[in-house]
Amino acid sequence: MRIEYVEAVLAVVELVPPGTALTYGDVSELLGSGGPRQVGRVMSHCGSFVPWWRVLRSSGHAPDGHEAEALRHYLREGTPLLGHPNEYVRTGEGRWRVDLTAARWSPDDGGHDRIDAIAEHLELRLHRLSVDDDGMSV
DNA sequence: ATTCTGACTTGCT
DNA sequence: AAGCAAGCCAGAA
Repeated sequence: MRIEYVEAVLAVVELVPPGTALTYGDVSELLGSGGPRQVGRVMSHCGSFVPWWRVLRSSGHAPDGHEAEALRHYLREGTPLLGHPNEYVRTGEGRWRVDLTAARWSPDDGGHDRIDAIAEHLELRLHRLSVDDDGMSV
């Protein structure tokens, strides 16, 4: 994963407000580059530097192995949840997920501008590199 | 070049 | 809700 891509993903995730969330696929679409798996890869390696719990699977489930920690954040931030988070907290057995129809972040004008800037910057940097590489495939 | 892998997604059972 | 198959994009070996 190019460092340019990592920085762009992290920059977008930092914009996601408390109590809201995006899917991996959302992030890749906002960036206009890569795909959900690429975003997931970035988060698995560098997610600890940003509010990683605000990036979810399309199902609304938190990333495997991080459910408990993510749930603490959701309860504190008032993120809309579905299922039985309370039971999960008490017994560790209840099934739950983030209510994406309610929690999904839609960028306001300001956020849109910043995201556009990030996406554009990323595109420029990636394009410059690809040009350097072109024609030299030995 | 080929194959395997993965904090993914969608569609179908 | 859960499991599976395919499609997907890149990095690693």
